Amino acid sequence: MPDTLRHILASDSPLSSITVRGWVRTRRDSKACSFIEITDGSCFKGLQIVVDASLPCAALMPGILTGASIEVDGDLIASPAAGQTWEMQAKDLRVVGEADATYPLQKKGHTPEFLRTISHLRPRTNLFSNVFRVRSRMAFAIHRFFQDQDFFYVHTPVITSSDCEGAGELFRVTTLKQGSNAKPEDDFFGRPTYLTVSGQLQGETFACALGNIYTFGPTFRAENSNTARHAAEFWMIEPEMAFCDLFDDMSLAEASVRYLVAAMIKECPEELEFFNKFVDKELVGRLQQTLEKPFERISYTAAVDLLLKSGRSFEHPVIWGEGLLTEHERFIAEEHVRGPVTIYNYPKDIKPFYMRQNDDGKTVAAMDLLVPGIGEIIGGSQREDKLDVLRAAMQHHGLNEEDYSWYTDLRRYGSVPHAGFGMGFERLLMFVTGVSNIRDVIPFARTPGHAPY
RNA sequence: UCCUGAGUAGCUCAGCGGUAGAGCGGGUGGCUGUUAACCACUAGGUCGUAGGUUCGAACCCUACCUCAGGAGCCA
Repeated sequence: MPDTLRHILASDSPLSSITVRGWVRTRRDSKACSFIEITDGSCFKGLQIVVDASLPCAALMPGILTGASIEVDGDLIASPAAGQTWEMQAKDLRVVGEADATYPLQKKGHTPEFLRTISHLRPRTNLFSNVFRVRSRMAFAIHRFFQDQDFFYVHTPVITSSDCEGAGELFRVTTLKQGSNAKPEDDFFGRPTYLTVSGQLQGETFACALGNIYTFGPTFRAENSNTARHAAEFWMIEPEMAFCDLFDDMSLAEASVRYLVAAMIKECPEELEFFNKFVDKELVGRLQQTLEKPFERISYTAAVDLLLKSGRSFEHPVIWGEGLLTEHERFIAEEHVRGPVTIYNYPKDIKPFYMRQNDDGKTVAAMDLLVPGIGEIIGGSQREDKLDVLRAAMQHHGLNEEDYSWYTDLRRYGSVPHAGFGMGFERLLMFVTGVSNIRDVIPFARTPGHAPY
């Protein structure tokens, strides 16, 4: 493996006779020499290469346009000019792959909308190389957070026959020909199957065996959602803990957000600086604030109360028993609390069947963690662990108990209080990068009418 | 899916009834240890698509398509 620019640029002394590879960002010609800046993706910074005009390889300059890939032999020396600590004095240079004038990425002035139309080339830009390096490091930090606390990573199925009621529209998985009259029994699995909308129900079975578990994988929703915060395919982290109530659940959710924000600050300083400068000037301040004070917790009923007493006239009325709308959540997170906030104990009629009923008979032990700018980043609950209450809830929601016998068995044999949540990985990335559209934190985003790669 | 706005050169945009423009990117020449380099010249466009109004449409009207912002749904 050749050495990366990340490693080379971190050198504390000059290096002689090294070879670097990368893609050309820009070239400037001077009388005595040419300057080529290359990046190799290993870090945000690039390396300036100085090619003396007297070298035989200087004849290659006209073919070295933005986007070309090159390989350079030379010495790493202290740069005599401002702008960079190190630069490379070239001895020899080879063009690995040319790029002609049709290369769409220029040195400046591209909108995220345009770059979305060239998703295969945008990782070569400053913005997107930073986003995707952060995506990788955050994914790793998530595993570390849970593994350090003895959680087990469980791979729940991508193809399921349960629809985790309430989690949204499903993508059908079938091998039947379109328009065929074949029955579901004739299909590949002998029954209707779908892409998973949540691994929670299966995750519960493993929590009720291994104790603390988490899933981290792709999730699919066939909702016709057209917003900056929704995608048809996204990644979700779903921890599930046995012998755990809603308040333990909220504590873990808050701790995970704080851990991941801290990881961003510590492990991605160059990327963070870039985002703060070019994407969202309040990003660093907001992340630091997240670490400074404990997250607030407000019950749903108290939230409705404070909205009613806020004196604010909302477009949609605030009514106990109905869901909090975006404008309500934004008011609470961005104006009232001015920071992350957890809202808990929601009315039972607006929540799925599996959530634990509270003693008041009106609410369930559900919680949403809201962050400024994004809204809901985590949604979770304590699960109903009493068999009779769960069966009644399933009946109330019109579910066929036979289909969920494996799920109710968890309450039949050694039932325990347990709880968990789902964290939207892309929403977390939006929060820590300041990037405002979910399509820009996913390598190849899938949204309604859009899956071109 | 609903509401609002926008589609003009490879990219970012100006032009808003009377012969299609600029900056960047490309080419050519010049200058320079340059830093989104600079200066000059140059090539590049059925103005999203289809109809309509008008002597005349990039511009006004209608439909459709695409994108963006907001809403619903949620992670």
